[in-house]
Amino acid sequence: MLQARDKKNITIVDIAEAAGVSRAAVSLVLRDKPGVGAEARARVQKAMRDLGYVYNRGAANLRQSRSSVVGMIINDLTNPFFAQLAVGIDRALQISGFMPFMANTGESVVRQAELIRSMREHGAVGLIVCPALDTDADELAELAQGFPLVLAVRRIAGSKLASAASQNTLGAQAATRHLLSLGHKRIAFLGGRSSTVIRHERFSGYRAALEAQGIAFDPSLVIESMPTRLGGVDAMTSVLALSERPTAALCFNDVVAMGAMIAVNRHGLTIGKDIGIVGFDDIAEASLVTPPLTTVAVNAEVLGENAARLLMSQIRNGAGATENYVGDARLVVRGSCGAKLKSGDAQ
Amino acid sequence: MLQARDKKNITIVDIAEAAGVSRAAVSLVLRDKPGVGAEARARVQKAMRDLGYVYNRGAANLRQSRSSVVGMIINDLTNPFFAQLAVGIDRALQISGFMPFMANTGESVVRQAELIRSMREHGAVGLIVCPALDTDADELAELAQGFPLVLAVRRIAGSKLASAASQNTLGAQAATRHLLSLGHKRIAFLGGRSSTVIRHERFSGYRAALEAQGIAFDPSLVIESMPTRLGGVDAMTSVLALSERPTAALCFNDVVAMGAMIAVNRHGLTIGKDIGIVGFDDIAEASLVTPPLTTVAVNAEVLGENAARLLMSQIRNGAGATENYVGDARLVVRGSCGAKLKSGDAQ
DNA sequence: GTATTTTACTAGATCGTTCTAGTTAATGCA
DNA sequence: TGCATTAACTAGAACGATCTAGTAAAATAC
Repeated sequence: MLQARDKKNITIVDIAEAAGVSRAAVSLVLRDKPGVGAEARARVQKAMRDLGYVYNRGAANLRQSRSSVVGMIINDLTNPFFAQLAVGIDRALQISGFMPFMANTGESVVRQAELIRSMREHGAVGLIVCPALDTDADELAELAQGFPLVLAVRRIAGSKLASAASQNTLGAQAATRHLLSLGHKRIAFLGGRSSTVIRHERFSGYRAALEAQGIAFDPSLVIESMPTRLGGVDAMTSVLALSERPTAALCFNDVVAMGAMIAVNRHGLTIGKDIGIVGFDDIAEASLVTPPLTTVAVNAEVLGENAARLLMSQIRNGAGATENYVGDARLVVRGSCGAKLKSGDAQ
Repeated sequence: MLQARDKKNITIVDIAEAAGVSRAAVSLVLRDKPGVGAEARARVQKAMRDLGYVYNRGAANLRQSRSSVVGMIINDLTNPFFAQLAVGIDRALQISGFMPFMANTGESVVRQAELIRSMREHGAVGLIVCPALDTDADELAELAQGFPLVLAVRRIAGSKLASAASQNTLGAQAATRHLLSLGHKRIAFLGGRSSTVIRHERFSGYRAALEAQGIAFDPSLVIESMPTRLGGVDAMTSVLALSERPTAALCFNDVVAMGAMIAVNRHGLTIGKDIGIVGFDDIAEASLVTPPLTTVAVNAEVLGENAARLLMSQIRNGAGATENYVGDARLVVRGSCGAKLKSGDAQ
């Protein structure tokens, strides 16, 4: 539903008239450029205040064909990890003088396509995208055609776009090794969608760690789900129903892990004793739940900064080269894996 | 740092030329209007695809002086309550055909002013603002001058702007009454900034409930803080240091309550037994922490819808009338208040 | 077979800014 | 005094779309 702006807008022409100067002079005052005398400048500024003038950046951008707007398209802002990442990217871009605008896709590829188009149409000079699940590499490439765009967190199979992501394989490997070192043999891998690169990587790390110990992985312990709390509840519930249930679970991410914790509690088991749980991301809530969640920490702040850096390099040098950033992921041991119950050390 | 768009953009003129028609014809095709024959239409569409045409909505908006962009300016997206609210508003606006863009102020009034100005300059037709702490009513009124703007969640003292908020006083009153009914006499009020209307309201409810029971409130049990987890840790830590510490605490919001829980744990006390805790908002995490947080539920979804509704009415009818929406707030009893330990009922 | 309507299409003005290429008038310098 | 330089200022074109008011041809009506 398009909305008409009611009365006639006051423009630079009205200001010029009121101040008794030309449009060009007002434009110079607007942009703090020299070439206008002190008293003319003052008259212009007064007129702007008196008339309640609002600068039309659209018109300016049209003439200049340049803008400082960049877009951030986020898959799920209700996931604290992505919210934190978004804030990190926002800050990094802001510091470099850009004007970042955000939008949420809610994991809808259709909405995502709409948003990419819309942001381009509105003159954004670049885009950072945390792609929705099931994003198609070719469709995205088409939408991004010749335009600065950086993928954050989630890489896409077959995509040549620049990306900022984490050492998912190594992180998952370290987490799994940790569970193995605590004596666990039946370790589940819960949550995430197998069609995504990020889950593939984390799963690979899990599997590699198991196989390094000579443990063949059991497909019945590997459950797909949406990467949400609810998905975590479902995934954990289904492995707890197995005749031979796991003694530990590596979860796709922290939100899934929190869902898994709910399921364990509902099942009347004790987390860290009956079953060890490890997450991925280290969101702020991870240290708050009981027991505190052992997880693989991804620095959202740094990831955001690097996504911003990659984007700015593309904006400056053209959307050609595909650079990638891979941030490290390190294990943070808390209580949910059961380690603290055995060793009793504090952190 | 403004960035130039590299090569010459391809425009409607290029398409017109390639398809052998006039600019006007291309414009009609673009907007799916009649008046262009089937084969001419096809040629235009082919040319657009071949040349990788990107519609310049800024130019269109300039000519039409209308737009469907609305802005959402949020104080703190890392607070799950506001993230959820933002997503709710976003959905409501989208359904009505608007194109919502978000931005985060991080509680900075300076950034907030920048963002309001910038969104207006970029042609947004309206704004929903969750104002930053210490927002000045007059400054905001000046920025909003004659422009559709709705405050969400936080009202501002002395402001005549439209708002969508909750029954803060009643909610806090119910929560406090609940704690009193459990036998608590020394109930702290933790967190929030006393300069805000929202805290004033919640505090009033707390105080009213106490006084209704003939209990004079003890100022040493009322602690201000930032409305964040860290603020909650600090506030709770400071009341736990009192010689006569409280047996329960009503927290300004859930995030503060979670900080308070951390402080209680650190202090070696048991939540729900040694000290009852109640929050406000009912964020998704509230039911997840241990013990689950008793809190006053505010329906972020519904609040968002109503903020959107108020904004759309202003957009349609002009920014004149000040409508307000007050959503209800109802107590959700879980474990953190200690009720479940005594009664043992489930929910 | 003419009058009328409809369809397909277009040139030129327009939105609110900035840029280019000036014009004046004042100042600096020999 | 005269010439170059600078400062203050401006008219008109331009950015990329849409809108108005039109034309020419085809279809329909009577």
